[in-house]
Amino acid sequence: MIEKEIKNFDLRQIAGSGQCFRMTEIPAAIDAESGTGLTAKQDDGLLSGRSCTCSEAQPKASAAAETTAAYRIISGSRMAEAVQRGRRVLFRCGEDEFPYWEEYFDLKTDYGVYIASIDEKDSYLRAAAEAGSGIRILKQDLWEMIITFVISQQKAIPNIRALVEALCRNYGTRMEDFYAFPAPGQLNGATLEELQALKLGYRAKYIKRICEDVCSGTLDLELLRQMDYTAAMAYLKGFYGIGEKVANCVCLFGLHHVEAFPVDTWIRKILIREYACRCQKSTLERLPQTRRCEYLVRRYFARYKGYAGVMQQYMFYYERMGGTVTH
DNA sequence: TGGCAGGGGCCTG
DNA sequence: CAGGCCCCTGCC
Repeated sequence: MIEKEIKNFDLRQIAGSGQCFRMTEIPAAIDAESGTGLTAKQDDGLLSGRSCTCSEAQPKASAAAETTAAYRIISGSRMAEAVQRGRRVLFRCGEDEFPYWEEYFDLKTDYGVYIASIDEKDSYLRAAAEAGSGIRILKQDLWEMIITFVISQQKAIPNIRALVEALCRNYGTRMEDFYAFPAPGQLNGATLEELQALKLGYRAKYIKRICEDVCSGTLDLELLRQMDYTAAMAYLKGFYGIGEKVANCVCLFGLHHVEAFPVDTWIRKILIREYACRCQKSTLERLPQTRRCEYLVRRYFARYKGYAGVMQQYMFYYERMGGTVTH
């Protein structure tokens, strides 16, 4: 049980940012009697009342209107619950496990610095960052990200969540009250026919092959972990079913290469709508269709050297929220 | 009720 | 580059 006061952190925004698929809202209630006001409904006696060590940190006047959000997060074979009210976040996990979640949520990074660096003239990006100012680039389980983003191609987010959950239920280790993401050896126990039966469609053969490659050592996760962004991209793209977009997602969400900038259908739409008009039409039209977005990313996001992926997430979230600021 | 478009793409020719 | 791909969902 760890409580922290964190700037630029919003569980709801993170859950809706489309980078993790096993983060689900759980019931939460405001406990007016507790010093922090942070508690969750399923009270096992650990959470209520005695978690507060900061008695002077009373809620500000505005905090009274702040809602409490509670989420369960599963990553690999770990699970934690987090409850947030305003800037206060309670992590419900063993103290020995907190360092994992601290890394997972990238808590040591100041995202305010990223936001402050946004081009003043780029009003679109500023609005997107304001709308998603609580988003974090998560450092998730590498193997889980590879499989999850192979699944993600040509699928909607609710569908991806359901498929990942099905893999866990069928091939993952059953933990106390959730299923771990299946290890490579476990998932490799699935036949192609079984995977197809889960409605993975043409992705089934990609997953099958990747499982085999990891189990045989052809795809070496430890080696991949040591590579820089450029090397990791080239390596990942060499495997069956992993293209430019999926490789970028694995780099961004599994390897924490924050410079990765995945371009999917949403980002492509944004780039064309918001950025294509900023440069000369003839310049863009001279490029082949497939290279245009690449050019726009280089031209307008190179200034965020080393962390363009953060901007990508702000835009993705903003677009999916319908371009409206939600506080 | 059915047809069609599109989904956080990738592979093949 | 253009098709094809698995199959589901949202929309008309």
